[in-house]
Amino acid sequence: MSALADVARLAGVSKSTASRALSGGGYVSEDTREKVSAAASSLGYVVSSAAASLVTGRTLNVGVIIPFINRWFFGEVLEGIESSLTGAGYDLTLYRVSDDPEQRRRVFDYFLVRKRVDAVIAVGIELTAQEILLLRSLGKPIVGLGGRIEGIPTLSIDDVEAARVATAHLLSLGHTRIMHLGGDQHEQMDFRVHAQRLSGFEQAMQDAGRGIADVRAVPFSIPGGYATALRILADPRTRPTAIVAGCDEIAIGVILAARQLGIQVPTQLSVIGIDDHYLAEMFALTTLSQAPEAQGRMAVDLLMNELRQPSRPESVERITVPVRLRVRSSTTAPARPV
Amino acid sequence: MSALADVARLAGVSKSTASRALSGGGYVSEDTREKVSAAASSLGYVVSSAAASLVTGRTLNVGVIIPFINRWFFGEVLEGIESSLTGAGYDLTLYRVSDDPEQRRRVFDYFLVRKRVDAVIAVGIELTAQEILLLRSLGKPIVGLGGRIEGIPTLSIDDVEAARVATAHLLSLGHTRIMHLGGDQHEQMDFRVHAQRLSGFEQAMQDAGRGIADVRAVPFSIPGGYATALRILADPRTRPTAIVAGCDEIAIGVILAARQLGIQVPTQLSVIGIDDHYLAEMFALTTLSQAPEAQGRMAVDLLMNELRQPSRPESVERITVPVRLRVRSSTTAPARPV
DNA sequence: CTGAAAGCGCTTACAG
DNA sequence: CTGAAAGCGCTTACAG
Repeated sequence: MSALADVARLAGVSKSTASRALSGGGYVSEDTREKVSAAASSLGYVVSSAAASLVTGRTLNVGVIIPFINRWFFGEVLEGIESSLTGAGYDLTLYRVSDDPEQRRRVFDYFLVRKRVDAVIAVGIELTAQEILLLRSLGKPIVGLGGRIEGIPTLSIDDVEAARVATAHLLSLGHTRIMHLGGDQHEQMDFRVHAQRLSGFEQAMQDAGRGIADVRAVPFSIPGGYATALRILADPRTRPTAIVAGCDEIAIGVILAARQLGIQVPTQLSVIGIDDHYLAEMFALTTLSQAPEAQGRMAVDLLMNELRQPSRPESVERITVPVRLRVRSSTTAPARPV
Repeated sequence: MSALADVARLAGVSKSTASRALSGGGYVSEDTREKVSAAASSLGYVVSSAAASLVTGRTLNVGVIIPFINRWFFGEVLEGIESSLTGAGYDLTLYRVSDDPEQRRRVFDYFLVRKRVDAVIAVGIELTAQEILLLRSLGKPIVGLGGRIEGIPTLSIDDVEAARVATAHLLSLGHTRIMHLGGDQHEQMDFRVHAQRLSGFEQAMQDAGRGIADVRAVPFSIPGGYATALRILADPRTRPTAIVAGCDEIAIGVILAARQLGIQVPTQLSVIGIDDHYLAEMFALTTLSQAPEAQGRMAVDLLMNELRQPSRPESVERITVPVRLRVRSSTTAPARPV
């Protein structure tokens, strides 16, 4: 039995009127509206979203495609997205995609596409032209976060620039033996984040007329930075005066390794990261701050715009979120300037 | 225009047959099935989940209620839930609830309830009797994770027991000056996790005939453990020989504080945590391991059982997930035994 | 094995 | 401001 019909009967009005009273659209007298509301709440009525979606074509649900949940950046972004979406009256359906292409295809073909979402936010996922075509053919607005994607509105920091500024900071302090400890190029994330940050490092070094001797690839984590830094710092032949880490977690690993070896940060070793991870403060880490939760919220704003009025392909927004140099106490001039 | 109708027309069959061929139910000749499949994929057909749900009453979607996303335990659980749910052909819709009662009410009354989900998993959320009633009146199976909830199937570790074992471990090594550094009782999570772990500590101490002198409340995080441990360890009057931390993050904070002060772990200070956090290995932390990702997967299994056949209120499953003592190198006998 | 018909629970023009 | 009617896109008995 149609629940709306029950409400209508109890309120003594038609289903049409009950619907208008409850869901807002159209004229209803204040009196009627109140009667209907009372009936609805006394019956514990809740609209069937399936029935409503079927006729309106809207689900009030947004799909989020994301490669990780329990990593700092992604978790923060997700919190930002979630709170904004809830505020806007939307649900969030989560689709985790791995780098297994088969699983990824299934998410797109099978899950995402069942007309269950009004729009999609892709976080840290480089959509292929084909995937974009698919989503577009379904009329779903898409917003990307974490890197540029051709043809859709997109939001990200400039990873090259972030690493360039980090490196320039150390150069400006007078460091010459600067090493880059970044993510492994073979365990690349989408958007080649590791490669971009490395490239920013290289650019800054070249701009300063320096060769790029010292580049190491490590797992993108605290233990990853720690293990490699231990080896590098212990060996006087490889030990630099400053390290640009590919992310704060690596940087924190470096600091822990330095402490272990009794190497003073920053007097004997300067360390800079990228992220402004929640542990950066505690380790007094100088870093470039990107606020992922705010990015998540901005992505929702972008998406709401798209939902209101899809942007034309030729004028798609690409927002570069500025990163801010946040100086704490892990960087200083080298002990013996050149 | 009904998309299914297009497929049916192209395949030269009726909508009924097309539906049966595509969604599995009922007899269809192999021949017909193939024709329909071909037509569907050539048209890029995808079923409308709204239409299907409206008639079947099933959404193939599960709601997950969770208080945090970007905290270790919750992120891990979420990954476990997500992967299991995807494997079972379900979508995951995420509802974050804060401790703002108004926001929480909205999630229940407004979001969760729009007949959008087939079932609900509550992670680290102590549902009220009223909330359970609401979900049950909608015929939605519910499973709880992280603590016991009256009347619904539930999955959790025994927090009292975990802290008891941690404390007993230190006692068995001969420690007498044992301190508990646990979560603040005023920033309690649901299920009173902080209080339970404290209580396990107290029980173990009492069982050993010890008084409970030393109990401190700190923020449930690495910086929280660090800041307080720094003060406690620096002062010879308060410095214990061993610390039971309320969680691994606090324990790691303690270890960092000890290092800072030049206090050797474990020879001068033993530290034990609870969780087996991903950083525990790197800090050689002895801890009680609870595998939250596996817990997430188990919760989905429980839920799938409920979906198949709801358990009767009088025989509801309450699974206690065993924790395992994982000895690394942060605990040893005290320097000068009593 | 296949098809015609009813119906899931809503919203939305369209009249009035 | 209100109501009768059509229809959103499927699935499912029911006949055949």
